[in-house]
Amino acid sequence: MKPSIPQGTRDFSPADVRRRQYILQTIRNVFELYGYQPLETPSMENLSTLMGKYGDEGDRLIFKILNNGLNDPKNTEKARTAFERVLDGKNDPNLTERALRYDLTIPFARYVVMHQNELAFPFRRYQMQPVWRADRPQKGRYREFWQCDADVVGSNSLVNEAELLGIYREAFHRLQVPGIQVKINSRKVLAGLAECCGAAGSLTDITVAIDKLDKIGLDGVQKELVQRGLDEEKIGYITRFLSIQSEHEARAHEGRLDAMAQLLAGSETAQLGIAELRQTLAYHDQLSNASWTSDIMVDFTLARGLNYYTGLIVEVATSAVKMGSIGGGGRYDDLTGLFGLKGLSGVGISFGVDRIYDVLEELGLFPAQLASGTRIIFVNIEPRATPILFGYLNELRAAGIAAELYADSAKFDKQMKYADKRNIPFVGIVGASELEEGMINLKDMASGEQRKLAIGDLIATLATP
RNA sequence: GAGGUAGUAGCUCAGUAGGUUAGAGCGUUGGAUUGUGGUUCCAAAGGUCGAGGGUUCGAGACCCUUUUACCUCCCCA
Repeated sequence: MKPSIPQGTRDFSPADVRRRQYILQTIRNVFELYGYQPLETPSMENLSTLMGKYGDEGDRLIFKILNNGLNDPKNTEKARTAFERVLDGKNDPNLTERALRYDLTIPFARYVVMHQNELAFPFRRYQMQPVWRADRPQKGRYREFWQCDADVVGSNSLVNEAELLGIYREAFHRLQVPGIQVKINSRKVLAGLAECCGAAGSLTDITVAIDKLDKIGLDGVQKELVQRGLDEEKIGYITRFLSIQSEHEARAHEGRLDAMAQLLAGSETAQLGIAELRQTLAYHDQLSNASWTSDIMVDFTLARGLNYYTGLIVEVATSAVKMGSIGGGGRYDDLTGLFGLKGLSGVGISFGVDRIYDVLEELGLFPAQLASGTRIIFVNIEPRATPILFGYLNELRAAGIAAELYADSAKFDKQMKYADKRNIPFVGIVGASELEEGMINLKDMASGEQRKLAIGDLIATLATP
């Protein structure tokens, strides 16, 4: 049979894994530097934990796991009735009671509620694990992909927002991605807009439509708003709201914030949101590093689909590559309320690892030394040298230098080809003559140069890359 | 969930209006070269043309079904 893997999943070959680990490690280091702690949760959750948390569309995309033991005679009757319910589009614990993790935020909320007595609040955690969605795969979208989140719960301070923006800028600075734009907005401003134009109940419709602005343009947004049942007057107001964006320079936060404060003067919520944006930016200015080249900007057209956000929302993109957002997040009040722990506010961000990979690849930003781990391979051409080579391997490895021996005594030519294909920078040759001299013939594969060294000198040479 | 495009050697693909025995490049293996890779030359192996059915004297090609991949919409990272 022809082997295959499930739709929307991928193998990661050695070079891919190294590159992905480089991204993950860079982000992890930054998370740790900002005082976030690692957390891991199970691949599967109880289905009841996940259902109803991501909207109807989300529920449909959750991968469900079939219960075991359905063929046991004492279960078959229950399973049959349960199956009837499933055919009606419902779930039934007699058929499925577990599901694969859909994101990292809900498991995090569940964890916080379960462990509330052990945790020191505010609790800052980061989490890097795969998630699964039964979506139809397409460009840059997979059924199994990694998320990389940092959240803090139990603090209302905007210091957290300012620091999370700093994490974004620090991480992309370290990854050397050019043209990074960190865009921020406040859900309170959007809620104020809905309020002021007299459509407070249509906040979700408005945000979903606005969110598509850069994709479908102003005309498209207006059409979408009509479809979603808003009248001309309201759409006119929303259009004025959107125009504030284009009428003020990208980096001129003040002018933009002032204009918006004026337009939404009638909404207390909006005024609060604008004040929060100002405060967040003020904090951020104080803690930001002068070497960061990324831009941070207020973008009132930023909406983000997830409707549990209640305060700041943020999205990251790069102007250097044509690609959607490579990170996003925001503040959500009362996330843990769903699991019975009220009054805890959280704010978090997420890195889109797969898209960041594509960006780094397209711009050639992966460090060259990620290619191979092994620094030196010994060819196997003289059987009597084997005991000596084992000794050399021990010494090299003790010195922290990755070394290996070609295990089979194949033709020299074949062994060289192997070293070349593996991209191993050095080959150690010990044949009859070197064995007698107690030396190693060290070949630099890049230059083709060769010289004879004793093991001590060889270690010294390879220790400094 | 809706739509579009495609499936030929390990990989990337060619295969003209249906017509003998389905090709190329790369890769693999062997040899030139039993102590030298990345360059060169020679040779070989490798295919139920995704699967099933149909039209035809004859199908890789045309039709239907099915499956898989890619792309777009919805939604999202």
